[in-house]
Amino acid sequence: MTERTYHHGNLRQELMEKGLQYVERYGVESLSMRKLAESSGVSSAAPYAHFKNKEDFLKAVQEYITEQFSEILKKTAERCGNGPRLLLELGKSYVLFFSENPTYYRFLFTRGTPDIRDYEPFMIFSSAVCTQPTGGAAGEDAEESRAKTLALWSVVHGLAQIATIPGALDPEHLEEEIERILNAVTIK
Amino acid sequence: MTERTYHHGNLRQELMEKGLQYVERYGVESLSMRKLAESSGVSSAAPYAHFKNKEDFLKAVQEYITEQFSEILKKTAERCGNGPRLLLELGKSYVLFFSENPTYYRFLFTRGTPDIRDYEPFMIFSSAVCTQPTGGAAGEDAEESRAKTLALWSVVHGLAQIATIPGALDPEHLEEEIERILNAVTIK
DNA sequence: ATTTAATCTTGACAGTGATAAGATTGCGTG
DNA sequence: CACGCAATCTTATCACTGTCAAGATTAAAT
Repeated sequence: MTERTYHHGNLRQELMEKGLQYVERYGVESLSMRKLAESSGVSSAAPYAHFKNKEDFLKAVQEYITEQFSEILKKTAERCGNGPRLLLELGKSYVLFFSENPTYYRFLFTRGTPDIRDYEPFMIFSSAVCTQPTGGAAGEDAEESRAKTLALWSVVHGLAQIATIPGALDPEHLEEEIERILNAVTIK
Repeated sequence: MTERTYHHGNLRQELMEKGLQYVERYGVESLSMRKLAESSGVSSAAPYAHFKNKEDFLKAVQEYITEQFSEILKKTAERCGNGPRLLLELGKSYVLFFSENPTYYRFLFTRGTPDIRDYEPFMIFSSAVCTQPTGGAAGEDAEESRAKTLALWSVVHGLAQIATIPGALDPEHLEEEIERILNAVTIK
């Protein structure tokens, strides 16, 4: 459409968007910097002015997706306040996100699992657990609440992976099924 | 060592073993058929007499690992019989396996999550859940027990992924911590 | 012993990530 | 406004990858 000048002007952004779309449609495996460059009408070496290497590029896209994902979780947390459905709804949002974008799951957690200790989505769960009156006495030590958080996140994240498998969960009654499964679990 | 003849004699097997070792040490990412061929003292095209393509080879190694993994789970199941610790011990075995071989996790679940509906490790969990008196009435419908199984597997599998992150779980008291976390979860 | 099929080598091809050297140009400083 | 710096892009190239076709070698079956 727009006749390009020598300088693209917006290459970094465009590469990331194209990369995102590519991952969504075809998965990371076959993504190549060269194809991406070409699809942006730019030479094969141009991307390396904006990204140190492919790994660096993928990390950037990864962070971009993670931000969107975090945004969704935050909104859910806000919507639920400290209500009794907070944890359940967080879990549902989590699982639904990856159920809708299965390739994202592979992309995010395949290339080196992020260290949950400073992984925002995990943080959100962590603080949600803390605000929850879980029935346990108020004086619960750090180890206990840590175990709870890890346990909760494990269920949700594991279920998200299942949701990634085509046909593993009934797409007709997805939300109900997720809710049923998550409700089958009680965190001490 | 042994001067080779024109025919290697055991190439398929050796490739798989070398591949396994490579994945264990360096991860799948940088594995190449050519390097593997060379390390077996064979030309770069030789492997294709035994495997249709790289994907086919990786699948074979994947299945090989999965078999070992299943074997461990089965032994655990046998050891526990229908005792009250069956589910807990199965979970521990599951998590410990990947805690000891973190690269295996990435390798197995990165390249397309296996369909749990015919995935042996999942089956083992599934039948373990069924033999367990979970407190619920005997007449529990299929949906319920399905939800339970999925929930249980989710926790365990999710936790296994966490165990994959270096330093996320305390390696000094690994078993205790796993047990504590799994015990924090009650499947309805 | 002769054929057949499995296995391996050689030599190629296209595609990949990456880098160095140089072309182009936007932008801030004088 | 002119100049020059630094960012950005191109061209050319490198080493490496998966894979295939054609032919060499040999084990196994007949």
